[in-house]
Amino acid sequence: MNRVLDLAILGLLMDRDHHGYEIRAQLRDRLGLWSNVSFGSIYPALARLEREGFVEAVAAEVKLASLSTGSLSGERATLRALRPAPALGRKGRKVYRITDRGREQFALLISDPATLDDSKSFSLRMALARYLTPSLRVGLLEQRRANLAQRLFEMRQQAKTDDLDGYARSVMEHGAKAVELEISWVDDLLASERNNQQPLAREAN
Amino acid sequence: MNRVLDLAILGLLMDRDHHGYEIRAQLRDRLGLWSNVSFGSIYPALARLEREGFVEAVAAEVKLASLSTGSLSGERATLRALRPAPALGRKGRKVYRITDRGREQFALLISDPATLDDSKSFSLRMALARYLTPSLRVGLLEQRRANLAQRLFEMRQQAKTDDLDGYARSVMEHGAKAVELEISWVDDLLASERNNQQPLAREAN
DNA sequence: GTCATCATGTAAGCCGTTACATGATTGC
DNA sequence: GCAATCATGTAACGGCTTACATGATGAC
Repeated sequence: MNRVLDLAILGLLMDRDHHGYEIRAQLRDRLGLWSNVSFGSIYPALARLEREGFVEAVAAEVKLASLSTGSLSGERATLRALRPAPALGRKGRKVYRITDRGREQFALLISDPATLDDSKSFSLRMALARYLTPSLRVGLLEQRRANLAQRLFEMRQQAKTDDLDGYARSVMEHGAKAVELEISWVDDLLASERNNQQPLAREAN
Repeated sequence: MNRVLDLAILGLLMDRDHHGYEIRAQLRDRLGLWSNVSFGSIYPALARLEREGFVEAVAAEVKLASLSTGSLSGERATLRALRPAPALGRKGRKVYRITDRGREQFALLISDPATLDDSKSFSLRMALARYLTPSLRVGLLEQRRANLAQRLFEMRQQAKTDDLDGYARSVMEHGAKAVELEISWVDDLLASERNNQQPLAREAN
């Protein structure tokens, strides 16, 4: 249940620790999906992932280096670090880290062939494609390509049947063009997988 | 509640009567949305629309002309017609017709400015745009255009920030291209609304 | 006479949102 | 001191899918 959000969250945590509030922005900015998943989805999902042992709450590191204002005194930071706060870091933050079992689960979810005809979950997998082996990547891309080719065929057929008025036909034709655009995207990715060593796998950190 | 499915169903019924089973295929083929809405959505929606007085069940015309096998005896047809079956036509079909109140409701729903940032509901409205006045059409298109321009800007910004790996960036860039494609579609529609009398409004029947 | 398709409906459950409730931190 | 934002969580509810249950019609 909730597999695609699980995949997205675990994918973010593969990179580094996050707290819940932050995850929402990262989902939008790094994984490109959905305009803002609500906290009403994120927090329960994190709680469930923790219960299942895929993530764990960790003590938040103070991360002085990331604060661009150099005027922050080390003293204040130290005071905060010494607060009683048990599992919550500085502020009320609850920082999560992916566990080994979580990494296994992530590998399962991302290579699970379910729901390939879904554009959202395909985009998500591609945004996380650096964690896939080259052969899994190519397999995923090829499946998606076949899927899109099929849909394009059906839409082209539909757009031809002329019991449609101009507006409805225009919608169909634009839909077909959008599918064509995605096919050419997939083809580009496939080409760069096949031709050479991947220029895409540059790591973020 | 359930406004977008209501709009789609009423939109189909604006054209002609339909029964539930048929509506699913029409949703896909004429309105271009969703790969097959499930019957578990359609039948309850029709029942609710009937309760609310927006549609009514009508006696299905027997449509003998459509039966290619001439061997059907009038006797059998008469027997069936005399069956207790109250609202069901030939076979178990329940054919629905839009009411006057339903037409009002349709006009309300399609011109309601809610949920314009949703691609699905915009496509649906465009597929039904022949039922809109020219000024409502233009208004809808302009709002959508502004919306898309904003999203494009945000995505372009995102794609530039270089803490993304190549795959994630590729996802972002493709997303931006898809938005661009939709913008040019909207622009085409706007141009054909403005320049001349609409060549798109050709009626289906 | 049997099988695929047409046809309608209900029940359970998933997944997500909105609204609510609470409080800390930071900037001014 | 006050407001905006950061931060976490719960409860209610909405809409859609899946699975189930049933039966008629048409083709062969």
